[in-house]
This record gives sequence, structure tokens and C-alpha cells, in this order.
Amino acid sequence: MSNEIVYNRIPMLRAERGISRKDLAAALGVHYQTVGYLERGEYSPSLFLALKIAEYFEVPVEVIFSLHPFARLGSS
Amino acid sequence: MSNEIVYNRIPMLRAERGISRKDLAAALGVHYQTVGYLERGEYSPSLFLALKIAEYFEVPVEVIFSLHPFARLGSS
DNA sequence: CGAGAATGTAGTAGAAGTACTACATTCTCT
DNA sequence: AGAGAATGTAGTACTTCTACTACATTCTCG
Repeated sequence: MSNEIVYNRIPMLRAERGISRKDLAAALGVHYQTVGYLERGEYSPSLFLALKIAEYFEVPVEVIFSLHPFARLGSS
Repeated sequence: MSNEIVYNRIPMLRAERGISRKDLAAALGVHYQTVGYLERGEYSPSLFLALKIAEYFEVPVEVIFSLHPFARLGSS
């Protein structure tokens, strides 16, 4: 039962940094399609990868991943 | 490549609360042996389960899980 | 328009995580 | 000593995650 939904903010953080999936994937040491799968929510990362992502973006895991939907930032 | 080591403090937190693996497993909605595997480090949990564990213990994920070894609390 | 980069979709294959069962071992506690 | 709880070990089966390849689509910029 690890198939439950985990929401993530990877696209937002990546956009903030202005880096491509390919570059992020390279920095994380994973395949670039893996980042695509994560961003599209096709599955959630392993804990190992989640920790690496949080480490890369220099934020706590909870800032990127959550069991509950994130509040929208822009509501215009 | 999610086979890398993730250190965890589940045994310590569980001991602090004085609950058994069985009870923790029940609270998390997983098999009690799964908790055993995690505590023994046979594998690390999915992100989903890690978030549930952090939620259960009411601490950030980083308090329980880390890519790097935790400092020992008692060094006597 | 044309080229290259970024992203989306689809498929196979293998590694890792979880469930479950059964039994052994250790630990309390009376 | 004996009972019951907690924990460790072993094994099978299934799901999820990751790698990888290939190709389609969209975007950007000359």
C-alpha cells in the first residue's frame, strides 16, 4: 500500500530555478524520464530520491511532498 | 537507484512512545513485519509511508529519516 | 520555415517495497 | 517454570519505482 497519492511541487521549484528536467535529473543521478513521471504524478519517488530532491532544493521534504493537496499560490 | 541507504530513527521514536511494532504498524495501516524490516534497515519505506510515519510521530521527515548517519544521542 | 531543446507518451525489463504466513527466539511477569 | 508478548528469520507473491529506448509533440529562437 504505497500506491496512495503523494502531492509534489517539483515543477514549481524547478521552474523557480529555471532548470530543465534533464538537468535536474542529472543533478539527482536519475533518468530524465523519471523526473517527468514524478512531475506528472504517475508515481511518487522512493524516500531516497525524495530526500535527494529536498537536499538539492535545500528545503524540508514537506515543502515539496505532502499527503494532502498544496494550497494554490496564485488564485487569479 | 533507490537501493541506497536511508538511515532512520524509528526504533528510537517508537521506544520513546513505548509502543510495539504491532501497534505502530496498525496505526500506519501496514503489516507489522513491514515495520520490522524498516527498523532493521532491510529496506527503506516508500515516500508515502515515510510521510505517514512522520505524521504519526508529529515530526518532520528529516527527524526520522536521513541520507547521512544520525549523531548518537548517548555516547557513554 | 527550420533546428534544437524540452516535454509527453508508450513499452519492456529489473530492482525495491509491501503483504502475508509460519516458525524460532528472546523477554516479561506471575 | 510457564504463558504470553515482542521480536527475528525465512520464503513466496504482487505492486511500485526506476532505467532505458524510441518516437511524437510543443516551444523557442535564428
